Amino acid sequence: MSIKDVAKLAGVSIATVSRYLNSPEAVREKTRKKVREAIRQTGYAPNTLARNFRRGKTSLVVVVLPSVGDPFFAGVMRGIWRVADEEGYSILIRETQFNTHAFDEYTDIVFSKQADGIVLLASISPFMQGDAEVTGKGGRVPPIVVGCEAVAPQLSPFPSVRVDNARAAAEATEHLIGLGHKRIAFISGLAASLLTRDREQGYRSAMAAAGLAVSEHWVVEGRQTLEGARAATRRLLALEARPTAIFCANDEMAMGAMREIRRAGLRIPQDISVVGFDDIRYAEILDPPLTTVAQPVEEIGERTMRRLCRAIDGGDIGAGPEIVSHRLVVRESSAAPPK
Amino acid sequence: MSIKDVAKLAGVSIATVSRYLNSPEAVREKTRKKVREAIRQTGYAPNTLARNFRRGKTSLVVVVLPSVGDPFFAGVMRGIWRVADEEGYSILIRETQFNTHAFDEYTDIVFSKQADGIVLLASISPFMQGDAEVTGKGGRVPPIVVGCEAVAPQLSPFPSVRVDNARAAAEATEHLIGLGHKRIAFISGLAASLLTRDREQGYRSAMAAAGLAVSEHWVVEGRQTLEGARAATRRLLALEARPTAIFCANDEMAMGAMREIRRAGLRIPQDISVVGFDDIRYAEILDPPLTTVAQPVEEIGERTMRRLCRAIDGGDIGAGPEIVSHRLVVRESSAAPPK
DNA sequence: TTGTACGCGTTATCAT
DNA sequence: ATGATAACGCGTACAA
Repeated sequence: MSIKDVAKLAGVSIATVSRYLNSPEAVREKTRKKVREAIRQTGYAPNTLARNFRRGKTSLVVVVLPSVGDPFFAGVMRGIWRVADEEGYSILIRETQFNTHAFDEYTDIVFSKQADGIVLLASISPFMQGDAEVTGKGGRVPPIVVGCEAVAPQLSPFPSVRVDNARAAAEATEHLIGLGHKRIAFISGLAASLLTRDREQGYRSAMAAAGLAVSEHWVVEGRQTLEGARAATRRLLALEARPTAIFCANDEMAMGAMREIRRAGLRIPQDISVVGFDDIRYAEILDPPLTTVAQPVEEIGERTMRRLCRAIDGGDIGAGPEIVSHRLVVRESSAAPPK
Repeated sequence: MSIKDVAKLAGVSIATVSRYLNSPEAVREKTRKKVREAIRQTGYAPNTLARNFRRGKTSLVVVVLPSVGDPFFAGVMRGIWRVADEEGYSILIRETQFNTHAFDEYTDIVFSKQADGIVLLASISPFMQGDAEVTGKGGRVPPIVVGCEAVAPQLSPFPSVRVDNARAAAEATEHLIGLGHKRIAFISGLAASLLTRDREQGYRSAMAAAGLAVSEHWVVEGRQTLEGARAATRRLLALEARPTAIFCANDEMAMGAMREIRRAGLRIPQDISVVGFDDIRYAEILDPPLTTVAQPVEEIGERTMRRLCRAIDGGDIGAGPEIVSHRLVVRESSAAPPK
C-alpha cells in the first residue's frame, strides 16, 4: 500500500502519483481522475515518515514547559497550536517538572532531527548555565524561541516573547502601596527562574521608589507550587509584624496563599490582601476574586510560534525580547490594610 | 555529517558505525574507540528521521484530550510520560476543545504514519458515531487505547482503562443521601460524553435505590467548563424548591458551582453541599475543601500507555475495560442539609 | 504532460 | 568482527 501500488493500479508512474499529491495542477485532468480512483480503491495514505525523511523535515516542534497542569499554559498552548496548524506542524510536549536540564538536551533534539525547532516556555534550564554552549556541534544555533521567560545575557542569540515582568510586578506592588500597604510580602517562584527574579525585582523597585524598606523575612520562595506557597505563607503569617499584603509571583501560588490565610482564621482582604500574577481562569472564581496581572497568553503563544517558524525556514528573526502588554486586573482580594 | 562521514573519518564501513550505535558489543573495543573518536570529532548525531523511516516506526504516540488546561489530565499525562520514556516514545498532544471529530481523523494519523498509536483521553468523538468504521482502510484496527472514558458497544474492539464511573458516582450520591439530603441536583458534562452519562446514571440509580425521585430540573448540563457550570448553578439556585446539594460531574464544574453559590449569598455546606469528581489538586484548597471522588490518575496514565505499547508491538491486548479503583474523599463541602 | 532513475541516511542481510 | 549492498517510500531532475 505504497505509492507504487497506486501507480500500478492507476496505470501511471509513481512520479505522476507524487505529482498528483503535491502539485495536482501539473497533472492532466484525465490522469488525475485515474489516480484519484486508484487512491480511493487502495485506501492509500502517503507515508508521512518517508515524506518527512525525503524532505529533511520532521514537521515537529517541541514545546518545553515546567508543568502541563498549570492552567496558565493552556492559553499559551492554544496560541501555539493555532499557528502550528496553519504552518503544518505537530507539537511535541516535554514537561520539565521544574527540573534543570543540560542545554544540549534541547539542542540535540534538533541536531538529531527529532524536531525542527523548540519553544521554551518559562523553562529555567538554559538560564542556569553561565557558560552555556549556545552554538551546536556544527557551530550552528538551532531554532529556539523562548516564551514568557526572560533570557540571560549569555544566551542573547535566542529571541523571546514575554511581558515586561519587572514593570508588571512593579505596578501590582504600586497598586498595593496605593491602597496604603507598607508591609508587603513577596512569594517568589524558584530562585533559578529569571521570570520570577524579574518580578521580584519589580516588587523591590516599587517598594524602594515608595520609600518602603523590604524586610528579608518578607521575601520567601514558593517554588511555583501550591504546596510551596502554602509553606511560604505559613512562615509569613508567623512573623511578629505580619505583612498586610502578599504579592505572589503567580496565581497558582496565590491560591495556596489564600488557603493558608483562611486556615489561620484571617479574612481576605480585610486582614490581608493578596495579589497574583497570570490571571488564570480560576482567578475570577476564587473567594474573593483575585487581583492579578493578566498576560495576553494566546498572543504570546502565537508570536512565539510564528517567530520559531520563521527561524526554522532560515529567516533571520533577530535576537532580543518581543514585549507584549500586560494589564493589572483589580478584583476583590486587595483592599486597604487594617487600621 | 552523516554516518558516512563518521565511517570515512574512522576508517571503517558505515555498517560498523551503525553497529557501534545499535549493538556496541558486536564491535571490537579497538574499533569502537576509533568510531567513538570520529563521532566526537564530527559532532555526529544519528538522524532520527532516517532511522525511524528505515525502521518503519515513528516512535510517536498521539494523546488526544479535551483540554490541556484541565489539571486532571496533568496527572494522567505524568503516568503516560513515565511509560513513554521507558519505551522510547515521544508524545504528541492534540486538544479537541470538546469538539467532535470524525473517527478517521484519528485512525488516519496511524495509517499515514504520523504516529504509531493513539491514546484517547476522555475524548468523546468516536463515541458519537453510531455507525463508526472501526477498521481502517486496510481492514486493520489501529492501536488505540481509551483512557478515563467508557467505550460505546459498537467500538468494543478498543480497550479502555478507567474507574467505574457509575459506581463512583453512586457512592458520592449515597454519601449525600446518607447526610440526609433529598433534593440532590446533578451538573452533568456534555451530553455526548459517555463518561458523564455513566456518572449521571450512577447518580440516578443511587437516588432510585434510596426511593428519591429526581426532578428533571435537577439535572443540568455544565458543558464540562467553569462557565457552563456557573450558568447551570444559577438555574438550580433559581428553582422554587432549591436543591440542598449539588453533585458535579467533575471538580472543574464544582469550582464554578461553588462560586455561584457564594455569589448568591449562600454558605457551603450549611445551605448547600457540593460534591465534585476527580480530586484535582485544587480540590483541597477550595473554601471549603471539596468532597470529591479521587481517581488514580497516574495509574490510569501508566496502564493506558502500557497497553498501547503492547498493541503497537502487535501483542493482543484484548478488548474490554480495565477498571481501576476510585475513592470517595470526604472533605468539608458536604454536610447535613439545613433544617 | 508523463516516465525513468537517483538519492535521502539508516538498518539489515549476507558474505568475507 | 567487519564490509558491501539492498532495501525503506518519496520527491525531483532530467529525459522523452
